[in-house]
Amino acid sequence: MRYRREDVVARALQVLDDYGLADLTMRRLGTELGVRPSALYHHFANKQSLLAAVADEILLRGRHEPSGAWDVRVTGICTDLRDSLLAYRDGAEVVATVWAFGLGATQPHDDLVAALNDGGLGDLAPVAARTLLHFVYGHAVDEQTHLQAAAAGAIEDDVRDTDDFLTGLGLIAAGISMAKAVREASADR
Amino acid sequence: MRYRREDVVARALQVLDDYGLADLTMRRLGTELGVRPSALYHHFANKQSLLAAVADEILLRGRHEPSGAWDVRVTGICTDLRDSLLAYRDGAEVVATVWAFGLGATQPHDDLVAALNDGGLGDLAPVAARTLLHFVYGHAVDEQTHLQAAAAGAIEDDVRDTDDFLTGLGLIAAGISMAKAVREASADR
DNA sequence: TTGGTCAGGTGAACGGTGTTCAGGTTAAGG
DNA sequence: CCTTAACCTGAACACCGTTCACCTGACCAA
Repeated sequence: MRYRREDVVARALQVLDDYGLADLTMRRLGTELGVRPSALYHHFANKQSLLAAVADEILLRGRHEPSGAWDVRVTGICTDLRDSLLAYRDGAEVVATVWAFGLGATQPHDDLVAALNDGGLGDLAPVAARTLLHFVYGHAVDEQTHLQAAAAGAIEDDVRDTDDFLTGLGLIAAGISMAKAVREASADR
Repeated sequence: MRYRREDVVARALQVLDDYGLADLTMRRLGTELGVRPSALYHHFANKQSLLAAVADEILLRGRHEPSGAWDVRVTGICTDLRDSLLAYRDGAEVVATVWAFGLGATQPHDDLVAALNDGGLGDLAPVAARTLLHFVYGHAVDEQTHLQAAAAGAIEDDVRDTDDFLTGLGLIAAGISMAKAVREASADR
């Protein structure tokens, strides 16, 4: 029973979804694989690297190739990202942390910057992308935390949270559209 | 040398600022006070409660009473909040975590909701407030993380970060103004 | 002055964590 | 077949938050 890197990541993702981030420990993962914890360090330099790989896997599995006009693409990337984060237990926290520490999970940011550049946002694109990401990650972490705190509650997806997400996203999208308009107005003087 | 709750909080804040959140451990704090770690559990039920008190103290020390028109008050609350978070090492992460887990740090949220209500945002106020908070916390955590990663760098406050913060904040503020306009237009039919 | 109360502190332990390292084992390729 | 390298073991290290029975000293009422 010898494992490769991707086997470990897949199993880690399963442990995460079944038992949560707090119980995704090197010992636990090792036990789950029938292996001593020290064996895991032949595949990953440390636990953070493992989590980075898990985060990238979460994003990869939920990814849709962005398409359409720049603005619908922006909101599409954000809603797809939210869906990816909520697809696994504690997924939002894992991905948000990995991204914040600069260890991975760069795909959503890259996609957003590309879409915003196509939208002609210019040097405003990076700031807008980060603003959107802060919202999506913050909201998803919030939602997942409260959803897990009240584990005895809604059956599927709380409609109120989805509603709030879309409202907040619309707020930022409106701000971006406005900034684009201002930018273009000052361009042709 | 007997301590009261507030003495422990003050010392914890100092340890946080001097050594960072990772080194703010019950053992470390105990040593710093010349006391066994178990003694701290006479003041706080657990470490999370301690951190909640620390978060509230950070916010209290940096707090300015909001004043002015509703929109300048909103941006004022956000910039003041950012200053508070950046005033102590890892302050952003501490406050953001405490707020996310619902253990405290409610003042900024309450202030924002009040200001937005005065602005006539109606039932949109809570969503707008949370959107703003997600941005401020996300940005501050990012900034503090990168600032600490490159500990050998800028002397004071990186102007670029402040600029990006104000730009992002302006983006959301513009979106809120637009939503308010739409709301009022649909009100007088 | 005396005696009781109780907040605050001690000391030791429990069960857990990530991580390191010298050495063993096994599958694959020349 | 034999070597090489990837994979894994077993044991330890230095921490972590938390619990609990017990001790201590300041304060206040009698």
